[in-house]
Amino acid sequence: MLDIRLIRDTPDLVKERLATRSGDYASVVDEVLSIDTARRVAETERQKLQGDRNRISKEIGIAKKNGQDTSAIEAEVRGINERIEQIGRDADSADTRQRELLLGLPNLPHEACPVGHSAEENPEVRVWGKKPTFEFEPKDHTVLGQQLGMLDFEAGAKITGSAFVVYRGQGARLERTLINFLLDLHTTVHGYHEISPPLLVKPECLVGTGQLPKFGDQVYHSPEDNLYLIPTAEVPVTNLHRDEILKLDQLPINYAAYTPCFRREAGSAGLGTRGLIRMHQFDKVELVKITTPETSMAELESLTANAEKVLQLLGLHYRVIELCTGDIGFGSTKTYDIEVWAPGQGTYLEVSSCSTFGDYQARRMNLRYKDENGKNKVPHTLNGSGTALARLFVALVETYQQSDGSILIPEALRGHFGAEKIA
RNA sequence: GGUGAGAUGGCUGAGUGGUCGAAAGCAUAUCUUUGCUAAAGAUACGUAGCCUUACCGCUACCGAGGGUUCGAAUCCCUCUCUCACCGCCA
Repeated sequence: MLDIRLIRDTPDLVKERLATRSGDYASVVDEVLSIDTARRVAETERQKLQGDRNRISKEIGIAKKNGQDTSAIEAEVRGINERIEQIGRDADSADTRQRELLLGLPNLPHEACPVGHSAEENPEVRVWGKKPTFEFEPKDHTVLGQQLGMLDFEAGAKITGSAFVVYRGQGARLERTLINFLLDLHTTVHGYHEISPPLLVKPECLVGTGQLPKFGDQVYHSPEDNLYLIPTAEVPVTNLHRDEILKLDQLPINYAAYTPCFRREAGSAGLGTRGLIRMHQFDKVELVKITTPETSMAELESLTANAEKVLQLLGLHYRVIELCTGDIGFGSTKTYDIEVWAPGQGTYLEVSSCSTFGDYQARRMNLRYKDENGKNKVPHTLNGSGTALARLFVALVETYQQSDGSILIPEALRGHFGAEKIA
């Protein structure tokens, strides 16, 4: 959520920055401004009337004690109360409307975020490793997975539906190995605090991180309980501190969490994805940080480096791109995507998206911290995948496939996995 | 699911209709004093909004939402959560 004071004081700047995104928000900003003015007029009037009522009511108390007749002033207060109710309705509806509008406004792209219209204009930041070469035609992970009995898409469709998969045997073992490997790396080497959160959350949590109210159709919902299946661990983990005032010495907070993620992917059916690449349910290890505003940009770099380390240790070729203003997510102010090379696909696959949200999420979830002067300030939140599992599985299997159809297990995983290859 | 108890400021904990945003203690910060570690005293110390250059001031908030009343932390209703016991269960 944008700071209303920022919009009030510098509306043109806000519009200008929002204009670099896809989507037109200028009229929303204008509506926020006019609502804000109306709201404050009504609010001031209401508070004045409430003050009158409080004062007179006290007088009544005193007069009654002295045995005086108070029926006349009681009637006066009744009149004030009617006006409070009227003006209060205006103030409340303006307040509600203003909040609705603010929740529908995306974050301002950071000055450091490259300006551009679409994904084609995302600059490449760096490349690690080289595309592996094969003396045979590399196979797709769906072929390899089914040959080796690791992936059963028919079973997934049978018990749940399309875009669900059953991992079996060595496939299930590899998935479990990767989860342990990632969590161990981030908690032990990178120093993150491990979290294992609930997978169902209240709507407030999704408002806090930005999925609601605008993107409710992408999330699974249980109406009887009014609970949502998490689309990413970002939601429960960041909301751990919703409505809290953190102490300065608690920052930065670094959390790592493994969870399954559930996404309806409404509107993206038949986008030409094969196999594991776009599923309704997938596993992910997520990294979340809460930092002071001063350090968030540096923390974004280290967060991205922590995610990259995964691919380096697994020996997987990847590139890092920076999202331009036309392509960054709704709540993000700056984002790096990490894309791993998948030989069987002949493309790069996004396995991590590392973003800083500035104070945007913290405002939405009413998260604050006390600075060194004891003043409440709004911290910054960041998160990035470290990494998504299904696509990592794809890249791993396709990169390490052998001519005989077996899969070599990279050195870093052998201890966890307990074998050198899958055959 | 059932029964009972509870929900007040960072914590403990008073407060059952009027000057209560809320006693007291603890914790914290600053200052003063006593020649160290320590102790005593003074002051400050919730969140948000409105109005303000600022100070001041005003308003709201005692789990949440409604209601009664001139006036509610206090009375009534609904809900949520916590704890205990019972039932059920991985």
